[in-house]
Amino acid sequence: MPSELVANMNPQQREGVEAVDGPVLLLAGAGSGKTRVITHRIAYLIKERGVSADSILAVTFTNKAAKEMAERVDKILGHTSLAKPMLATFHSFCVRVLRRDIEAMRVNGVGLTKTFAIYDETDQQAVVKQALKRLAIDDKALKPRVALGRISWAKNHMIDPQEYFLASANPMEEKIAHVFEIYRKELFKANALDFDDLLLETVRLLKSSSEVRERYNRRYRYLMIDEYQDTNRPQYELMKLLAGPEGNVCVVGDEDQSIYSWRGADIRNILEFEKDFPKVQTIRLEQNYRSTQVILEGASAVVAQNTQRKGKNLWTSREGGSLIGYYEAPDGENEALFIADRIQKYLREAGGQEDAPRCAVLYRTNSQSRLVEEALRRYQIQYHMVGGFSFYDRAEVKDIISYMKLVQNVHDSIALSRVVNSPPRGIGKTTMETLERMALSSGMSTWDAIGVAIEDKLLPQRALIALGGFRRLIEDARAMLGPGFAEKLAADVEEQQSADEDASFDVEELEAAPAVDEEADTSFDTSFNFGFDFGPSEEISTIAPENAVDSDAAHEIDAVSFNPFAPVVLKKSAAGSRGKAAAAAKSEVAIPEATEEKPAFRKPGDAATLPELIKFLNDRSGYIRALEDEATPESFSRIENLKELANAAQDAQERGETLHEFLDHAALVSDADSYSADARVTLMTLHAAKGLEFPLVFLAGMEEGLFPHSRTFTDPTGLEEERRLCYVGMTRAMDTLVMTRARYRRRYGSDMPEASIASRFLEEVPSRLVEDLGSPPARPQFSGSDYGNVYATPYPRANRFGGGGADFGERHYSYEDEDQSASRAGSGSGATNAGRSKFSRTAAPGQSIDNIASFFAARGQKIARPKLEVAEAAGKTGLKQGTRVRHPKYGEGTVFRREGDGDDAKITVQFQQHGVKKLVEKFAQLERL
DNA sequence: ACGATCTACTTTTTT
DNA sequence: AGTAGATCGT
Repeated sequence: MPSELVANMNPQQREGVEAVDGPVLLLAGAGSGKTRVITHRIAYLIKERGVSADSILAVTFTNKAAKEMAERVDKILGHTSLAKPMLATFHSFCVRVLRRDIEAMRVNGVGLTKTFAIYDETDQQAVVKQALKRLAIDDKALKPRVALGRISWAKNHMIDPQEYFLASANPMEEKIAHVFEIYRKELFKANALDFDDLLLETVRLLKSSSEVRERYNRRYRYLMIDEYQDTNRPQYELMKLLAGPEGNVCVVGDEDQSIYSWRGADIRNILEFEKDFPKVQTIRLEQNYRSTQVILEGASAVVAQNTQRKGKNLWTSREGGSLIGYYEAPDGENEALFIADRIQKYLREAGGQEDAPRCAVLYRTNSQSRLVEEALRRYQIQYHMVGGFSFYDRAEVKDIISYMKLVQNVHDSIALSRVVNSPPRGIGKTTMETLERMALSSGMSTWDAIGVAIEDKLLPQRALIALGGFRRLIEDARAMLGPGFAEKLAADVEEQQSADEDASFDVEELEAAPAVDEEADTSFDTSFNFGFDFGPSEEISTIAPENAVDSDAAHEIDAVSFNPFAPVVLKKSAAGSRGKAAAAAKSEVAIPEATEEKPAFRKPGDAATLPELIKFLNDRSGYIRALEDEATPESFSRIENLKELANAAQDAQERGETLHEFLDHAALVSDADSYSADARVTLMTLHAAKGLEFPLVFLAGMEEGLFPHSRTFTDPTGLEEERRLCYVGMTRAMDTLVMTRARYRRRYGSDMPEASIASRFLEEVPSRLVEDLGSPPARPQFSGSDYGNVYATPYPRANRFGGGGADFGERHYSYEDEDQSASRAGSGSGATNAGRSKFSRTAAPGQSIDNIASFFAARGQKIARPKLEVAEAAGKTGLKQGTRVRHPKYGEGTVFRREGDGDDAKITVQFQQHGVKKLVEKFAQLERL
């Protein structure tokens, strides 16, 4: 009896839902109902197969995908089931696993602990910079970004520093290998993992401990991997390990949507899958339910240009559809205004209709969002932006988060260096350099070095006092997380020195037993504490990482949230393993354990809550005070942001999140959650759009160098990936697709817009599918400014469509006026343009082929080639555009632009050696050549 | 030690 | 345009 779950499905989809035993490879084209299959498959397992929800694990690529999928499953199941399947990203799943089980890898007290920090890219950069400095490598010769990229590449290919060194073919590679080595050691010392490590360490864990692996295998019997084409090597291995002996694993992917090879994703994983799971059942979904035929054909035509492709036949029953719109704006501002205008019309027209109107503006790089944002604001259109700058990226938020990270894991040297002197507390560069040297030579963490410095009075007294204050701040915050301390702290913050000895639980005893042979751990000056020695090496995370992963051993392990540990590396502890046994022993300690439903407010005697911790850090660190004293609008807005952070913490507390989880969230989820499906207008990068669909989609910035991005020019593989990205973008559109381009675009903040060339992808769309949306004629225009003909046409073209004197200066071009586009090309002027791209405005209908040829001939030109003409008189000196000049300091160059007149005249000169300079003519001492 | 000021550089894409 | 780093002055 067919389940109602597959009632409205085609045979292939149905197969995908029902084939739950054994390995399945689901090749699902864009819009083929892939998500529907996955969600229904999960529901099917639960409802029809009686599988327990919590033995299902579905891994997605982004948090928003996971979230959306969870909601859909929940909906299908009618919100009935209590147990939920685990829906997570690879990374968040790994964090859960590691937070629970990473200590199974500890040997003789050495290894990472549950309180490990997660390093984001900024943190990674900081480590790399430090390494470069230590190796005395000029960070101009080897850019931190580059080094980091190589390190990440190596990790994604599971190459360690040794192997990297051995394989290195040149001195630079060898240097990178050294940086890599140091990088790894530093992270180890800091008890930290980067994003790549999260995957790698999980793989290592599951490989090294059969006990742990089997536990997870028993726990998760059914595994699903979405966006399989974007998995890299470690993710592949993880999949294999999790699939276990039963191999009930279903991977879902589409070769044409592989857009993450730069992150190590390897399409070969699909091939290997068939090899590693010989009994695999392959199912293809080739019917697209999303897009119109026009859109699908256009997208398919583009991606068909790729050679590295098996190819498939995706079809839709949605015949016809409106043509793909194209608009070629004079510049980026106008492009954005055009989009805003179209959106306004769309929202107005779709106003009374059944479905809520939704549309998206997609672009290649995040920096493109600004213009669109400005335009939308001008039109007073609400929008949501995904990605870009996250709340957690703001300096002040990062600072307080770093305080929290440090409280959680004092050995996090990056967090420490971030906050040690913010707000300024007199711990400057010199002091920190000394401490870092100490740390380096003795293998301590920076935190430990502070302890030693204080103990042995190794620094000037001023510095020692400042450091002591800082250390006390952190230790007090740590103490807050112990039971009963919060009250105490609140009661007598100023009387801390009077230490009472009746501390309510005996960490001492606990620490004594496995206690490492490490003087430093317990010999610090502890007078600032509540008579209670929290040695720097123990970890207190009061708030337990509950519910991470439930497994048979869950209770045994879950009971313990905190884990005293010896400073990770370089502690030659003879104390023996502090793995699970040690952890279990701790459970007797009065550490409050996280319960399922955590009350929003702390019960008396409990550890401090997250908001309390934040408040404490805000106040005691002097951070808020410093901002208040600054009393600038910016500083007040920063205070507001910190309040928002406190609110976020409050929410997290109410959800029952632990400190770990709160920080993990900040590290991993960033802003992916900010995407809400009911936003009417969404702005995001093409990458972020994967998996989503919208009735109306704009693809902005269709220009060579931008999209495809210039960095892919040299590499055919990269270009093909860009093309797939274009395919992904186009296939997001359900009903209407509009592609736009700016003839001139400002890069960076330059006052000089650069001429652009239409993206090659535009030409790859068959012109019969394309409609020009009224691109203004490209011709010299009078804009009323003294900028001259900024928009001068770079290419020869006939002006026959420019008639009527359309004044499309940005202030004058009226989007409101439908008739404004009366001069639009292509509006039935006879010629059908067969075989010719409509994307080039120079290829206007009826225009001579010569112009088209000359257009494409311009292809190879350097995009940034100065093409501006000088509109006004050349001035007394006769220095006009193109004039060769010599400057006493900068040497020879060419006049590039001239602004103003008389004594105020400014001249922009492109020098051969010194680049572009803007000079006041009167003083420039330019010699005419 | 620290702020102010100048400079050089930036932009892929994300967990 | 916006930032991070360097340099300088206090």
